[in-house]
Amino acid sequence: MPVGLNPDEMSRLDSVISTRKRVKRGSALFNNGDRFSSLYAVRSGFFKTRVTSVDGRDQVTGFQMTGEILGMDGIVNDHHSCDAVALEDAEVCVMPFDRIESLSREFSALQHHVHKIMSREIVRDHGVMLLLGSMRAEERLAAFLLNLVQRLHSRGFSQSELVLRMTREEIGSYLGMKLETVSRTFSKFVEEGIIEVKQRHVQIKDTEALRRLVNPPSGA
Amino acid sequence: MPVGLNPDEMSRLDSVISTRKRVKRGSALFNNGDRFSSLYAVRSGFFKTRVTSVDGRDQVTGFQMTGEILGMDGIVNDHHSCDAVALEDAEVCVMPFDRIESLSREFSALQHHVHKIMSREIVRDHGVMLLLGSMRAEERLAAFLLNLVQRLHSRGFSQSELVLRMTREEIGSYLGMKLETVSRTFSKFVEEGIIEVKQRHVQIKDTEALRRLVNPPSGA
DNA sequence: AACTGCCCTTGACCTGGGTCAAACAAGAAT
DNA sequence: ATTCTTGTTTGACCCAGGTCAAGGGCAGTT
Repeated sequence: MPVGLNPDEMSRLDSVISTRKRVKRGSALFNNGDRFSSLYAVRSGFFKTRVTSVDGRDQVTGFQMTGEILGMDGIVNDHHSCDAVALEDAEVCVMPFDRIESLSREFSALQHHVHKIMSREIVRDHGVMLLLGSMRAEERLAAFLLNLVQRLHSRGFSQSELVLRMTREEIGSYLGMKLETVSRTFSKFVEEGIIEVKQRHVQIKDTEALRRLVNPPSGA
Repeated sequence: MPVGLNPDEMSRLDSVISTRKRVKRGSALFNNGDRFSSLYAVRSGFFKTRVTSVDGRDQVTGFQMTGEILGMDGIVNDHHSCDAVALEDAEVCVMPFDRIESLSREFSALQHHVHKIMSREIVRDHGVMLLLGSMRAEERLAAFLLNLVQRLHSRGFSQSELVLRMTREEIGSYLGMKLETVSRTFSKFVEEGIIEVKQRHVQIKDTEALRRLVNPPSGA
C-alpha cells in the first residue's frame, strides 16, 4: 500500500490490517451471498473471482495476484456478489471496512487511495468489456497474456516467462470462449513461433507479435 | 442522493453540488484523456459511456439515466478513460471531487454513500461481463430490455413501454453484437409476440417470456 | 508399476452471428 | 414537395468459434 502517510498514520493503518488469513488452493475467501465486512489484500498466492447467473452459468471476472484488492463488490449491498477462490495456497490481509472508512475520514491520503483502488477496478472492468465485446479469440488471448506478464513483471518476475495458475477452462471463462478454443489458440501461437507452451508454463518468444495481434497495425 | 444527512449537512452538500451543466444531444460531457475534476449526477437526459481501443474500435460500457453517476473512471489517473456522450439534451449536477472527498471526511453517511456508488458500478460491470462472456444474442437483448424497463419503472415510467434513446448500433456495441443482429433479434421477438416495435418505441407484451429467455427454466 | 482423475489437445462437423448488399423509412434542410 | 442524411430492416452467404468425441499426458495414490 504505497500511500503518502507519516509514520504515526502508517502504524495506525498497520493496526487495521494486522490480521491475516490463509486460504487453501481451491477454497473460497468469500462466496456470493456472504456478509460483507472486509476488503482483502492479496499477500501471496493467486485468486480468481467469479459471478454466477441465476441459471448456473458462471463467468470469471478477474484474476488477482499479490498486492491486489478483493471484496469491493460487497460494499453496495452488504453482501458479496461474487466468489473469490484461491487458485493456489494464498494469504491475505483482512481489512475491516468500517475501520478503513473511519481511518480514511482522518487521513485524506488513505481516503484518496481507497477511491483510486475502486476507480482502477472500474477502469479495468471497462477494459474487459472492450475485450469481450469487440475482440476476436486470438486478440483476447494475446491481450490476456500481455496483461498477465506485465503484472508479473511489475512484481519482479520475468517479462517473457510465466506459469499459468488457472486452467484452460478458467481462461476461457474469463475471455468468453470455450476451453477448446483457448487450447487451439495457444497451439496456433506456438505454430507461429510467438510462444512456447509446456503445460502451464508459457514462454513468450515474440512480444511484439502479441502486441500487433491486440492492436492491428492498420485496418484489419 | 438519498443519504441519511441532517438538515445542516444537507445544505452543505447542496452547496457542493450547486453548479449545473447542460449537455446538448450528441456532445460529450467529458472525453477520454480529459483532466478529471468532478463526478456528475444526471439530472435529466440520457448518456452513453464508451471506451476506445488503441486501434479505434469502441465499446459502449453503459447507458446512464436520471440519478445515475458519471465520471468515476477518472479518479485513478486524474484523467478520464472514457467518453460520456449525451444521447439527448441533458443536464447534470457537477460535483467537484475534492469537495466530495473533504465533505465525506466529515459526514460518514456521505462517505459510505460514495463507496456504495462505486461498488454498485463494479457489480454492474461484473454483470455486463457475465452477459458478454456467456450469453447468446437473444439472451443479451432480453436482459438489456428488462434492465432498461426496470430502471425506467423505478423512475415512475411504465413497466411495459419504453423509448430507446440509442441506435441499434449503440445497443449492439453495448451487447457485443452487430447492429444487424440487434435488428434481427428485435424482429424475432416481434414475430414471437414478445414485444412490439415501432421505431425506437418498444412495447413489452410478455415480460415473462423475456425473463425465461434470460434464465432458461431448466437445462438448455 | 499400475491405476485414477484431471487437464489438455486435436479432429470433424455444425451453427450463430458476422459480412456484404440492397432497399426502405423518417426527419431535417432547402 | 424534394432531396439528403441517418438509421433500420431484410436477404444471401460465409466463417470463427462452438460442440461432440476420442485420445494423450501428468501427478498423485496404492
